[in-house]
Amino acid sequence: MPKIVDHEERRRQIAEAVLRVTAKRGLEAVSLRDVAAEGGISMGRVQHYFTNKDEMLVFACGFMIERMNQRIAERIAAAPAPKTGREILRSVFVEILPLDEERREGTRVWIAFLARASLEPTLKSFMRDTWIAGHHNIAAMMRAAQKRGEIPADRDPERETVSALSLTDGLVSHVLMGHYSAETALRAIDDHLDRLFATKSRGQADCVSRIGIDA
Amino acid sequence: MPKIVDHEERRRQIAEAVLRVTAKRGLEAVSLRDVAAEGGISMGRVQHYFTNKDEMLVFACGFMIERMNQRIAERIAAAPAPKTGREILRSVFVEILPLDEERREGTRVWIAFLARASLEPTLKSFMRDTWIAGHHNIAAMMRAAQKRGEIPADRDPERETVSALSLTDGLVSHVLMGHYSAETALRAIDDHLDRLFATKSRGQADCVSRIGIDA
DNA sequence: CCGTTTACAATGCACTCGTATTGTAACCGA
DNA sequence: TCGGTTACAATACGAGTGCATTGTAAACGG
Repeated sequence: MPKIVDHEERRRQIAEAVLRVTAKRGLEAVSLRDVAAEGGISMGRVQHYFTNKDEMLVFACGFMIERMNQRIAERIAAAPAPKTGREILRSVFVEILPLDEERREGTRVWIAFLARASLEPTLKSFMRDTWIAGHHNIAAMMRAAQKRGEIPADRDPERETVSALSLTDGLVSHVLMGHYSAETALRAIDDHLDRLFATKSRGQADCVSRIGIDA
Repeated sequence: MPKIVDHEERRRQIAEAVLRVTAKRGLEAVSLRDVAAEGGISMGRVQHYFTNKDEMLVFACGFMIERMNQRIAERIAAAPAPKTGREILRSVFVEILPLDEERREGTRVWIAFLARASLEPTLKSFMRDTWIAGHHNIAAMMRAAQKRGEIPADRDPERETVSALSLTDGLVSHVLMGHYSAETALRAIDDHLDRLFATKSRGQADCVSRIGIDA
């Protein structure tokens, strides 16, 4: 049995157990024994692959982020072929929302790590790096959509990325906590995109009414 | 010494110690001994005023929310006299942002409780109640501003409340994590308010450019 | 075939945790 | 003044924790 094992694969298996326990009972309830039990393995195995509990948690955090990014990429790829910039952006934002139990679980884990990262510099810079990468991805999509004329030229892609991502993240926690329904969150995202993408119907309606009041 | 003590005042003192420990080392690191030490009191006293650790945390959570609401109200009242709806709303959103160490501390505590509330129904419904009250407050301000003509008539105050609050909450976590700077967050809020309140400069600029592209 | 390394399993240990219990000084009503 | 209640303080306790240690079976290099 020994020597033939895939080291990284084993670490990933343990990380999955960590995430499952975290989703079920919170990050603070994660003990080495719980992780071992959840993964159906011995505590010795967990200790063998991680020198530390902290190191295990950091790895699990990275694993979670990696999985989330991967799932978003899949979702984009899975969409029907002719994709407008708006469609792509919408699918990203919607994918981030906790609309089913799987993503609700992921969001709980995410917030748990967020709370810890606000105190631990290691986790913090870790999340920061991956976050900035995500920000740049969205900004690139914004610029592409703008270049194709989907987004008005006077919009700043950077600013719009900040707004859209922050709006989405705010919706995430409120949907998770049951403050807002899924429909409310989706409508908020669509409203935002309506105003960002200057399509004929709604963007003009706003426009006219504003002129009407000012004149 | 006994019998003369103010029960609620003692509980509040302990709650303050809870929040200080939480801000410093996280909610998961809060033990009865730590709280007692932080408050400069004995563990017996903590036990005397709370039957449970959970009950203590719930009380501390409520205390935190109460303090936050109170500070927002103070901030609104402290603003210079002639207040437009936009000024009031802006001051609320800005007050929520973690722009100084005190509010950063509060935000860390908030996120810690958020993570726990996503698993504990008691805390969850507790936060939900106070949240909904906050939502209604903002919505009322939106409606008032709309009635005074500050906000275009075709905007739905409810939807705008969802957007503005979610945007703000998203900015909160990103500013706390260092993803976005204070300036970026403030600009995002002002951008949002620029488009919500149909003032002459920016709102119209957007409007004209949209028409230009469509025509 | 044999010594070394890998991959665990099992157990032990010092410590911390929330809570229960017990003790006791101060105040109040009678 | 005296029983009862309040307001703690001190300690004890069992459960659970992360981590260190030890044991051992299997694979590989030589």
